[in-house]
Amino acid sequence: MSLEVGIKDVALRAGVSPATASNALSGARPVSKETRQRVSAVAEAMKYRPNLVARALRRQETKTIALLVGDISNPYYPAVARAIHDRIGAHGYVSFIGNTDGDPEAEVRVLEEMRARSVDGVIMGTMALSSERIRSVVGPTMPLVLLTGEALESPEHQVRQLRADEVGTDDSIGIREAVAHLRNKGVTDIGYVSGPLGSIPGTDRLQRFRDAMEDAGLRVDDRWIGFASGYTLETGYDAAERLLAPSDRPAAIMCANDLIAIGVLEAARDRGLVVPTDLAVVGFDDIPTAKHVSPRLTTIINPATLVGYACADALMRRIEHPDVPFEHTALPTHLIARGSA
Amino acid sequence: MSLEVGIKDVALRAGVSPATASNALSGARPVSKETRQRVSAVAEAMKYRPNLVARALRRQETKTIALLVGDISNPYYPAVARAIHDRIGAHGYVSFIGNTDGDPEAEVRVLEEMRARSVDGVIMGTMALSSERIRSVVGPTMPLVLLTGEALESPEHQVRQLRADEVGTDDSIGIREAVAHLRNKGVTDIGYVSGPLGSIPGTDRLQRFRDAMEDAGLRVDDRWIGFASGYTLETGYDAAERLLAPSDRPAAIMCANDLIAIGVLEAARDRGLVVPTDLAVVGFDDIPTAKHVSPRLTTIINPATLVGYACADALMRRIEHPDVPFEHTALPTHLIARGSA
DNA sequence: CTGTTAGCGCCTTCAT
DNA sequence: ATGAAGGCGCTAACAG
Repeated sequence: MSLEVGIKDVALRAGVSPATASNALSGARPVSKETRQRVSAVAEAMKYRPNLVARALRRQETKTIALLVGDISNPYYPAVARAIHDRIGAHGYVSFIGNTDGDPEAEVRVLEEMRARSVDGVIMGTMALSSERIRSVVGPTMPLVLLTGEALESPEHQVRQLRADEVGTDDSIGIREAVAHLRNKGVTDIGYVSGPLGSIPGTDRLQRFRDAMEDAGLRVDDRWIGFASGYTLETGYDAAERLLAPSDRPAAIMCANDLIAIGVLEAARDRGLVVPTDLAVVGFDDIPTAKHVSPRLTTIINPATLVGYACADALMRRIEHPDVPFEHTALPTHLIARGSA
Repeated sequence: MSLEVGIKDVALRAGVSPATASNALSGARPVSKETRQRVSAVAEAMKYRPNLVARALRRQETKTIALLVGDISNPYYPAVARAIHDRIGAHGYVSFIGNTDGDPEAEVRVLEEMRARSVDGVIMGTMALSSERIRSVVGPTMPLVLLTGEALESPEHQVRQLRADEVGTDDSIGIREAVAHLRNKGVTDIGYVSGPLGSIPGTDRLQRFRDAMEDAGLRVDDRWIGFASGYTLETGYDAAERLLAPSDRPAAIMCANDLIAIGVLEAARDRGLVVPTDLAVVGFDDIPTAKHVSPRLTTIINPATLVGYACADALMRRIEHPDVPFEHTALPTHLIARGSA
């Protein structure tokens, strides 16, 4: 005598077989209008809710996806997560969130867990794992969207090898805008604080910076390149300390994300440097806090909500049409000038 | 010829029955050391991963919980979510996150969805629904932890009626500290910006404020009580505009959360008011941004990580021991004085 | 200690 | 248009 009402209970009370009850409710097969209405009424009256675990086992689809990010408490991600959540929710999906802290072993472990839970797809903001490795863990057919910090240039064949859709941002736009903005103000001694050396988004973004500098005819001084050991305010602070110590410090510092940039801001203040006069600072992401630090952070807008929607759309498309060509979406980034540069 | 290896495949290759293979791996029943080792070796070699959906159906437990909050992109929640995630992960659980936007209908809908997915427990930061209503939706036996913005005073019988564990914060501590802090500075004209009128955490916190004022021998002027229409910066800004317009505006404003407080800060700045001289502002939560606005926000620390751990611990306890008495945990809050008051 | 049987709740053949 | 039967993958319960 369980408290849950199952399809059998509904069928019994409606005087039909479980199969017919199922079909009446799902519309999978034609059912006489009369019985359909009766079954529906009974189901509603009994507050029948299909057991989604059983349905998942039978249908071999869980209506579940995994969202794997470095750290959900990093303020950039909640906006992405929220957008994904809303969009997939409209398709009847819910998501598991996994934090990996950028640790390769954790990434593998969480991926395996999600695979064991038979998620219908994975959206992964990888920090450490290569796409091949990810693919090898989730199996050859799992719908997979890579949330790359940076949309890699995509020769057709490479995307095909990944057998994954990619969503990212075209970081070079915003980074070039930032470099141009600084140069217009007459600052050419530009440094950069990247994320951890091994991390994928960090490395790519740094390369975009180098390219932008070169194209602008500016020299990048390697002593002015710093590596934060994480993507946090504290690690940004520490990295800035090293860059700002020498007497020939840079006149501007661009950063791999806003948290790092805010750390740089604090480090500058603690050294008695006035921003932006003594030191200009440019962030990346435009997290909500960016508007409220002092001076307000000049940064590069990373359209988190659009990124989330694009991820969700790509995954839904892949699940529904496994064989359409893999796509590679790059959302534009743009500089927003505020007080810090 | 599926690509997934199942327990049958392992059993076949190890030369035992599926049941024995299952027992060998789970240790549910004694198995000879020799066969156990052989089965383990085969399972590892074949990279066997049990199908958790099938296991869930059979065992009638999904190792899954639901975390329902108003809006995951509110910066207070990610820290809670992360703490819960980490703690339940150690027990083999993963979580579904649901956003409800404080909409009662959405709360019901999401709860029903989670119930249909057979989650083993629910942690809910309700905005609108009464505990009775929640209980009626999830059924009488679902382990349930209420993440109350405020720990209600708990006559034994009330908690028992809820048949839920509760985790909250003792807001009166921090609020009293804040009132005392302001009075020590000679400010007695203290206003308050609450959250939406109907919202449960907002209402409770406002009552704590009234109590603290009364106990401090201070009068609360109802014209100085504002209601933000949400828990966001923008709604806080709007509410502040109304409070600050009259010539006899308050000398200080306390707020239901930090986002609202930051909105108040901006409104004050836009009116040419200097904080804290012309207007003192006190927030609630101590979100990461609080340290970085200017002036730095004086606020009441809401120990998000501890709250998350407490929620997770309460839920794990309830799942493992359904009959232990219901508990009611109140974490202390404390004022942290920075620049804004 | 091990194997066989049965069934979690649902849905999709296949048969009528 | 409906019903009966079987099985998704796993593991309890029941033999042996």
